[in-house]
Amino acid sequence: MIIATYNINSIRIRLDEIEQVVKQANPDILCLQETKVENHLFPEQDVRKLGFEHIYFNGQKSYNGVAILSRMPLYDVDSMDLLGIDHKRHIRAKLKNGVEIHNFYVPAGGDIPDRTLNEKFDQKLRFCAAMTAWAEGIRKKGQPVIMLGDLNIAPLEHDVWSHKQLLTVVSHTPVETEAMEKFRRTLGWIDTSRHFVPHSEKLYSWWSYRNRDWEKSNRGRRLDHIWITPNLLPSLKSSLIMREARNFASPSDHVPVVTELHI
DNA sequence: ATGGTTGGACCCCAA
Repeated sequence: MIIATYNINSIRIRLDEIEQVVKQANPDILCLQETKVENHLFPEQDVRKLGFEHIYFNGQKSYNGVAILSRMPLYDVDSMDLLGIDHKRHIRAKLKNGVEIHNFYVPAGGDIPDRTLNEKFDQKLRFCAAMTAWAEGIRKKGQPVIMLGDLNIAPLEHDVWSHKQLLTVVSHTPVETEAMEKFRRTLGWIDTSRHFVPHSEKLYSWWSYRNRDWEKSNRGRRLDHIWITPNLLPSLKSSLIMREARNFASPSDHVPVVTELHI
């Protein structure tokens, strides 16, 4: 089974790019973030034409929004409101074999990395704490889970173009990377991208729009992740980051992360 | 040190 995550920054203007991803990576399940559309306006028929018969979405107007597109039937579709402020940042579904898929869009957190000065940064840290509490429940049940999405945190030194320069930049501050590591340790999540790439090697999934030449400057960050519970490790076959998607005609600032599991 | 771009809504906000 091939599963992918892709922050598309508006689904309605990114349908051609999604089609390209489907042709190139052939995912059985494609999880999206930042769909930026209310449920009644979701382009369900267009997505169906790409080969996904099972389509679930949790959206709102203008901001946020997540979706799961699947070739195979899914069960127990639901969502969590981790902040209690009705942001559409999570959707989950279960495969026939019982494996749960959780698709998250973690708050970006604004510009100032201080929770007392910046409400959005406080929301980001509260969201991470809620994810950690959720993971504790998963650990107790021993449930196999694929957790993926735009986590908006680049956890490792070489997940950013300059560790030193980004230590004070939201997405790579110590308070964020420590919160993420606490979440990871809660049940020993396996970071599938890093499983196949040494920690000493630069690896990104996002490049800002605010660069003349993203490829030349290469000031990237790894914000998009596919993590699995340890009980799924024997089924992990490969993982890749679709860097070429950043050169699409009308690209998202994120590119897809794709993982293959024999389940 | 600063500003750079994109998307969606509205005449600005979030990323």
